[in-house]
This record gives sequence, structure tokens and C-alpha cells, in this order.
Amino acid sequence: MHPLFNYINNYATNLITEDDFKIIESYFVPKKIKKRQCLLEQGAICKQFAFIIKGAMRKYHTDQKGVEHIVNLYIENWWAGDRESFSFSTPSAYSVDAWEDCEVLLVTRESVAKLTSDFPAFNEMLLKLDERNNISTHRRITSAISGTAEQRYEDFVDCHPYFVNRFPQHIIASYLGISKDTLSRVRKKGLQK
Amino acid sequence: MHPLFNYINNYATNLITEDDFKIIESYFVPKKIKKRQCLLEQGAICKQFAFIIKGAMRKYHTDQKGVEHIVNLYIENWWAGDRESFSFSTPSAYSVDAWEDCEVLLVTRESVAKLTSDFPAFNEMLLKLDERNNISTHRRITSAISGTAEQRYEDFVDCHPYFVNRFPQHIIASYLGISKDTLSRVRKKGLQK
DNA sequence: CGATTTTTTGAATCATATCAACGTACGTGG
DNA sequence: CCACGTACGTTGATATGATTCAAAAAATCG
Repeated sequence: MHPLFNYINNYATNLITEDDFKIIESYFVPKKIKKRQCLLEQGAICKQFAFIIKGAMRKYHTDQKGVEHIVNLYIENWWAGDRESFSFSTPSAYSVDAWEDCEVLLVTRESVAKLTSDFPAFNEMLLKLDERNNISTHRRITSAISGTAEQRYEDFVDCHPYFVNRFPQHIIASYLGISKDTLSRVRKKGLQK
Repeated sequence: MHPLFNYINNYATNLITEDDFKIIESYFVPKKIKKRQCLLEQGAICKQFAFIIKGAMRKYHTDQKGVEHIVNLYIENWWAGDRESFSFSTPSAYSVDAWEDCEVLLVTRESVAKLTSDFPAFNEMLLKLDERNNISTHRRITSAISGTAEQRYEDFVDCHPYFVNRFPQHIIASYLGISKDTLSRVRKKGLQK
């Protein structure tokens, strides 16, 4: 079955049929994104969200000094994009690019609005997605403000084991807000236990 | 007009009438919470969310060493509670208590479900609230992983000026994940500019 | 295989935490 | 109105965890 079909029905209580899904699917535009290619560039407006069928992506902010800070990591069955820019059509503070070659489905804000009103299941999915997102970012903040580098890495491994072997350490370090050198030492220390 | 009435219509596009609001209001239970009194205790299940009419509250996590980490601050026209525990009836990792004497309106999960299905405006409000929350926590994470203590305090003042004179510095320091001593020094430095 | 990316490691440095002491402000009860 | 306690803020000295930088080692990829 199509990953997006499963994804929607996974979240919804009023399941969609395969016929429904054909209509839903027609609102999405398939695209291949090569490694390092951008879906969104900092300063631009996020015109579409991407549902990842295959591959891995990252969202990052480049500061005044040119340093990239990884804000989110994404793999299959995740949505990639900048919500603020997408919803309000404001210039994004983030870039999104492919870390691996990707296959994604793109959807515009207008399509989302249409799908939301036509398909209760789609609406429900978005709701739960938002809820889940809220909860997980909340946890991430708790970890970020209260933990040491070591604790934060442990929390990360607990919450996102599927990222650990999918992204290199320096990317994960940036995601955690610590340096790659520190992460290397933290991991070494962890292994000795 | 009632603050909650304004709040809902502020977010909704299909406004509610005053008659609608009388029904909506009937689902809420008014309560006064004295300073330092808990709405939710860590380990308990969050049975209700509080809409704050008057006063200020905080949410915090107490770690193994007994140190409190402030996770959220709330004032008038904010919702206080732990979403994860509220939605999934799991023990909460957080406590919520009153920092000032408060007047709140309590609502249960069942009432929220009923209100959501009966009043599209209420549903819409919750959606936008979630969206707004997602965006602001996202910004907070960006600030937390990429900035120095000084930058993080500046971001905080930018985003939440109304908190600055409402909560003491040691509370704000904890919210930012820095020590009260460091915050004191950061502020001193800031004044000299 | 060579080229590139990623990881490791040590040494020096820096930012922040910690601790303790003191100063200040505020509110309450006498 | 004063005296006291409590909470809050500031400050210096010191400790510590994390960063930075540079270099080398290891892994990955075409």
C-alpha cells in the first residue's frame, strides 16, 4: 500500500478508502530531490510541504557567522518544511535540503486547505500530527534546558534511535546544540559503561 | 466582554455568538488558585486544562537531584497544563502551580471533545493554538541550540516582553536553562550598551 | 585506488556553573 | 513605625564542562 495512505489511516479514526486516496494523491506532486539539493532556501517562502517517501532530509538555520544549526531531521514518513513560512507566507529562517537522495510528495497550502475540508481523516491526521509535534518539541526543550551534553545525547538516542545510524555524528551534534568533538567524547565515554 | 469569548473569536474565522458562548462557558469550571498552589503535580495525570483569567503560572520539571527546571510560563489568556498527560492520560513529567494568585477556568478532555465537535470556532481556535505553539517552541529550540546565554536572553525579551517584569530573574534564568548568576551578569552587561 | 567525508584526540581557551557572601527590597506582625 | 524574616539580586573567586583548533586516523564512495 502507498505510504501516505497508511500514514493517514494510521492517524485517523474515520478511515479513508482507496478511492478517497486516489483523489487525495492527485493533490500531491511527486518529486525526486538529489542529495544536497534544497527544498527550501533560507529567506525564501515555503510554498510546499514535502511528505518523504524515501530518503532523509534536514532543516537548518545559518547564522550571521555562517554556521549551520540543524533544527530538524526527517526520514521516510515525515513531513519536511517550515510551518511558520508555509502558513503565513513569510520568509523562512530555515533551509531544508536532502541529506540522502529523496523521493517526496509536494503539497501546497491551498491543497492542504482543500484536503482538510474535503476529508475529515486528513484533517484529523493534521491535528494529531500537530499534537504529536507539540509534545515532542516540548520534550526536546525540557532536555535542552535541563541536561548536560551526555544526558541530551541519551535522550536523543531514546527518542530517535532511527536517526542514530542515519545521520553522521556532526549533524546530530548540531541538532543537539553541542560540538562534534564533544559528541565524540560523550559517545566514547558511553561505550565504556 | 468575557476574556474567553474574546479569545475564541480572536482565533476563529466563523465567530461565535454570545448565546453560543453561554453554552461554551457552561463546560468550564471557575477556580481560584492561591500562589504556590498546584494545578498539577508531577507524576499525576493532567485531568484538566486551565484558561487563565487572572494571574500567572509556571510549569516545571523536578529532576533526580531535586532541581526545578521551568519549562513554561503563563499569564492571562494562556492555557496551562501538560498536553501529553492530558491527551493520553499518562503520568505527567511536570508540575504546574500558581506564581501569583490566579483565577482560572478548568476544562476536561471530555468537555474539549464536545466543544470541538459542537462549535467549529472552538475547533478552529484549538488548531490555530497548536499551530502557534508549534511555531513558538520551534523558535525556542532554535535559540536554545544555537545561542549563547546573552543571545538567548535577548531572544526571550524580544518574544516575551510581558514576562520580563512579571517573573523574577531566577525563574526566567531557569526557563532559559542558565543559572540566575549568569543571567544577572548578562543583564548587567546589556545595560551598559 | 585516491578523494572526500567523518571521527577521534590532545592542548589551550572560553563560557557558564557553582558556591558563598553580601546587599537590597518587600511584607508582616509586633 | 520599626524590626524582622524571607525572597530576590548581585558579585567575586573558583571549578568545570564544553568549545575551539589543528592534526591525524578512520571510514566511505566513486
